[in-house]
Amino acid sequence: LARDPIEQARDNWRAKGWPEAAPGMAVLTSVVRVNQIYVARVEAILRPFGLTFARYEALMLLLFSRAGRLPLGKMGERLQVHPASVTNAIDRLERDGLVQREPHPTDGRGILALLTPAGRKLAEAASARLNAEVFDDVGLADAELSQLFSLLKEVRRRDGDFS
Amino acid sequence: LARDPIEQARDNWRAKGWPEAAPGMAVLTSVVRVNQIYVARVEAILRPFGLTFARYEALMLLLFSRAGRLPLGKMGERLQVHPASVTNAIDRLERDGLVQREPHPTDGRGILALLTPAGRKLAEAASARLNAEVFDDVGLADAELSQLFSLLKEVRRRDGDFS
DNA sequence: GAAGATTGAGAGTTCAATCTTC
DNA sequence: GAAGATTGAACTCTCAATCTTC
Repeated sequence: LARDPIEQARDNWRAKGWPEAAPGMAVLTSVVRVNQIYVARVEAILRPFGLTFARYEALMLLLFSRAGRLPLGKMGERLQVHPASVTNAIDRLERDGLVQREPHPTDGRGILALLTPAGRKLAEAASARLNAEVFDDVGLADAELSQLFSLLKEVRRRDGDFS
Repeated sequence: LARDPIEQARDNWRAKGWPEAAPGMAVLTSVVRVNQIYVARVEAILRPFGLTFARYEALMLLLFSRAGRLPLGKMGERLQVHPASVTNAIDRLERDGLVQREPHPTDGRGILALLTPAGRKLAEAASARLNAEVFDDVGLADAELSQLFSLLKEVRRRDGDFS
């Protein structure tokens, strides 16, 4: 627990003769590590609710949608995950009575996921806990938070996620 | 692909009556999304080498260690993963002839992982490709890179990873 | 033929339990 | 009794193949 392991890796990169790639390596590794930290915090809070991060995200997507229902394909697109992952997540949420499947009204191929009252209730309760225990303090002051958000947004924009 | 989905979520959070938690939620979600983007890029490059990100990280840890060998426990600690994950990764690397297990010289319980010449060669080759295809351009200018690194470092420091 | 969803296989992670050695 | 490593079970993700409907 002495020096920053990522700065150590960055020095190793330079010593190895890869100085141009060193800053990018250090940033990418940092993102991976901070993601690990954040996800661990979130999942620790969600575990007592019987939820994983992926399933929580699915619930919130439904909570914020008009009428509390969305096509499964749309959900996979928004969450950037494989269709099979959506099927799996909805399977589990349906088994737990938090979501219900419905036929798509106009497209016979499609399936809608519909939030049940229990699902809505759990989504709100889990969010309240997450807000208090995690989101209220992610480890930075307000000014730094907005800076960090802007930098990450630029990376996302260049990846073509929105814009 | 119109507006930023995370900014939309942040607005939803505020409308829901959780304005203090909105910025933290947006930053955490951004980190998760950028991690997803970066990991996908890295794994696409590593696939032809027969490596995953986790196994690549293990190889690099050995490459930068004195004598190219480390106790398995130490590796799990540095990579912040479960002991079972280390066992699994080393199993696969050993099966592929990239690493070899050795008894710990002084502690009969311990096992060392030792980089083979093939492992060293593959680690260098994969790194060269990663440098050229990913690390050289992670989607930000130099000044922004160093800013982003500092902000993420603060989060890691507060988590007690080093310092 | 293409799109939406599901299925089964393969890989990776975590957890609890176990075994050996300190 | 505690620490290092391994094993098997449970879960999740991705991929390829399949089925139905457009």
